[in-house]
Amino acid sequence: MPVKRGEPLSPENTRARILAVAALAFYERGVHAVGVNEIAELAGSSKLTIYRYFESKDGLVEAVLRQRSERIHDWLERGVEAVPPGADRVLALFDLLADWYRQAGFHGCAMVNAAADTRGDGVAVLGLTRGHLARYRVLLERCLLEAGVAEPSAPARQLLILIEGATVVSSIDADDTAGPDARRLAELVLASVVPSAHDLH
Amino acid sequence: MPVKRGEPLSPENTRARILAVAALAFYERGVHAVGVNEIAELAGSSKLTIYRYFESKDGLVEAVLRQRSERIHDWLERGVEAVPPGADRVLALFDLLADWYRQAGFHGCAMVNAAADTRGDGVAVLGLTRGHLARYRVLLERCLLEAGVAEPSAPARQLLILIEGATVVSSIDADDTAGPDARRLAELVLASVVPSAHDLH
DNA sequence: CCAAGATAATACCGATCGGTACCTTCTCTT
DNA sequence: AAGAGAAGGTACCGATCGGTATTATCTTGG
Repeated sequence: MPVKRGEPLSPENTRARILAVAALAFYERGVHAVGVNEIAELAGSSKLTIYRYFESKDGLVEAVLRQRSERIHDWLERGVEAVPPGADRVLALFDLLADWYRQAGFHGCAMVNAAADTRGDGVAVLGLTRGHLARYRVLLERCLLEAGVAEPSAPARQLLILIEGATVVSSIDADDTAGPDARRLAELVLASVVPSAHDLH
Repeated sequence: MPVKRGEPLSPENTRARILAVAALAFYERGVHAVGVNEIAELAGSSKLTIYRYFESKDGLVEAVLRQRSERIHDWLERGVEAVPPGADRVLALFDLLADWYRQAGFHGCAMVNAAADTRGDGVAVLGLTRGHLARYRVLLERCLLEAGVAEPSAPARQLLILIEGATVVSSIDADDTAGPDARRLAELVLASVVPSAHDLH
């Protein structure tokens, strides 16, 4: 298949197309299960072009994960800012996640999956995923501070456990109970640390 | 290297040795990253012997995961039975997990990791992992029933989210806070469903 | 003590892996 | 119009993948 006509054939476009195709393939079938040949033909490109923009397959994986982490956090930031500060803002985060779990093609957290795929290889992916979780905690701490929690560190860590747990269980189980279950757990956490928020809807 | 002298060279022994070596290698570096050749030489065996006991590499993976699931549940059952029934029995489960997270060589849940490794391949591993989580829930429901919880289904699902979340976070983060954090979350859950257990140590 | 069976060692199979070289075609800038 | 550079197609590289065949060696039951 030749390159799609109508869209400009700029370097940024080609690189973005490779990144998008690789991100989807890696997420659906795993980093080790998808070869560079396949990414090239899925992108309507050639291997040479891939290696022009990325140092190696590992470099491509790293670029994909950096972009993925950035997009996830942008998505969460936007979702959080749509709700006024307070305990409800934290719960809105869990509603967002519950919606995500129900989407077709959901297979868990791409960062955590990639870390599992590439454990034992290099430490680059593990480091990226570690940073990803750290940014999660920063966002949670900020929301908790806004809600009047004086010591947000421990509850932020607890909420992250809820998020990752619900994501894993949702990716394996067939039913869609993990999202609502995690939200109720978050309500419990909030009720125990947020002043005068013992009655959450 | 010839076969180790001193231990009987029985079929069960050879099969068990292959299973043990494969389980460790798959857990440490991932199912896709470990080849049959490597398993053979790690087991001091030959590929022919592996294919005498297992239909294929997928069959070996499946056998490894079945054994792993069985052993995990046996370990949890024994740990649970060491504590008298009640809310403390559930908390003992989380203490057990916290100890596990601190052990050298801990890399998360082998079942969940394998499901991430082989997503997109066959559905066999995903089904095994799904059953693994289901058995977790059965154990949790039993403990909750013993503790006097009339409707253990929802809290059991919530406790499973805590377990899986703490396992994932522990496998990625460097510090050892996820274990105690999950235990405190479990205390919150128990306090909200167990009659007269609002003061847990 | 000997035959039967299990095992290890080795080589091999086609396929695919990540990565590179060569050459043509296309697009854009000037 | 023309040149520069980016992209695609194809073939290739050594290595490794899962899986099989052959053969010699070793353990064990009768």
